[in-house]
Amino acid sequence: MNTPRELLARVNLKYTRQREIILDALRDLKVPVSVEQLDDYCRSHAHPINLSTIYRTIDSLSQVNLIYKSYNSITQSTMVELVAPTHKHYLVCVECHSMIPIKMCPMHSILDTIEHDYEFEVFSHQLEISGLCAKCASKRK
Amino acid sequence: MNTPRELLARVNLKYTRQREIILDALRDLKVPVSVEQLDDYCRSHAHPINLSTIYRTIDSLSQVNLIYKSYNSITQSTMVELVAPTHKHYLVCVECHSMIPIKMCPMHSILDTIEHDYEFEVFSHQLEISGLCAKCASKRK
DNA sequence: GTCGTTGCAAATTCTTTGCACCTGA
DNA sequence: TCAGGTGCAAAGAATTTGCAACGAC
Repeated sequence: MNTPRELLARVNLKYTRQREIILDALRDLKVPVSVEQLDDYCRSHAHPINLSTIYRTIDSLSQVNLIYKSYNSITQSTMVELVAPTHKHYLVCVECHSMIPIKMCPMHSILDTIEHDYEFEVFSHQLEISGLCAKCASKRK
Repeated sequence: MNTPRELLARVNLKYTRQREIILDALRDLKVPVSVEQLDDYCRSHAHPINLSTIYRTIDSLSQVNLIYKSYNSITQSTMVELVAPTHKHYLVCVECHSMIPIKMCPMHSILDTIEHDYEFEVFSHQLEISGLCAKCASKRK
């Protein structure tokens, strides 16, 4: 279990209360959240942080790979999450927008072919799977 | 070969000069383009279209599935392309931002598992593979 | 003490909207 | 004819920036 202090020190970023709050928030929330949700969370926990600071913090933390930015095409918003030790993808429900983590990743099955056939050096990938979660599917009936 | 007129008629959308121009542009450009690139293209071909109209056209054409919207996380911009008869994904170069279409799709290999294990009804998916294209890799040397 | 970080307000960028006019069917 | 489409200008939302004050090391 790493404290925000330790994490920040490890990547040579100064410790600040704001960065700690944001890291704690993301650890709490567990799933990817929008900037708005992050802002709301801080407010509702009596630790309001200026929006510019939130954006700047997201920038610096993602540059040093402590957090990960993605884009949710259903809600059309930028999402942020703590970088986890294990590679993850999500199922996104088009109805309730919940993001369900899955462990599997289909990439490795085509990685070699890509690097080979297209002479393309793969750095990373983003996968978003949209559909209907079980809960919302049952509500529809 | 379908003319814009035919395409629009098929989906019950009125033919207009602007819609035709945009469909032609996307057919010409072949790869996904940003709204800005689309706008530039129209301008430079002596067919400037008001930006609101471009946005509105993108909306209506994507609703009827004539075009496809996606998000490029490298350039952080919304991309638009003509819907193709064959399912496609792209390799995105982090350096020159070129988008290289690939034919393969790794999804089918995990689709069953997802629908089964997660009780999730998959509608669609987005995959973006970032890295370095051969051209940019050689320039780096 | 220094340099990076923050808050605030203003600027910028991207996208949407209201409305009068226009145009395709 | 007339419902739907367009241009324009203005509004909105999301994000970035300049700058003075502040805080970590």
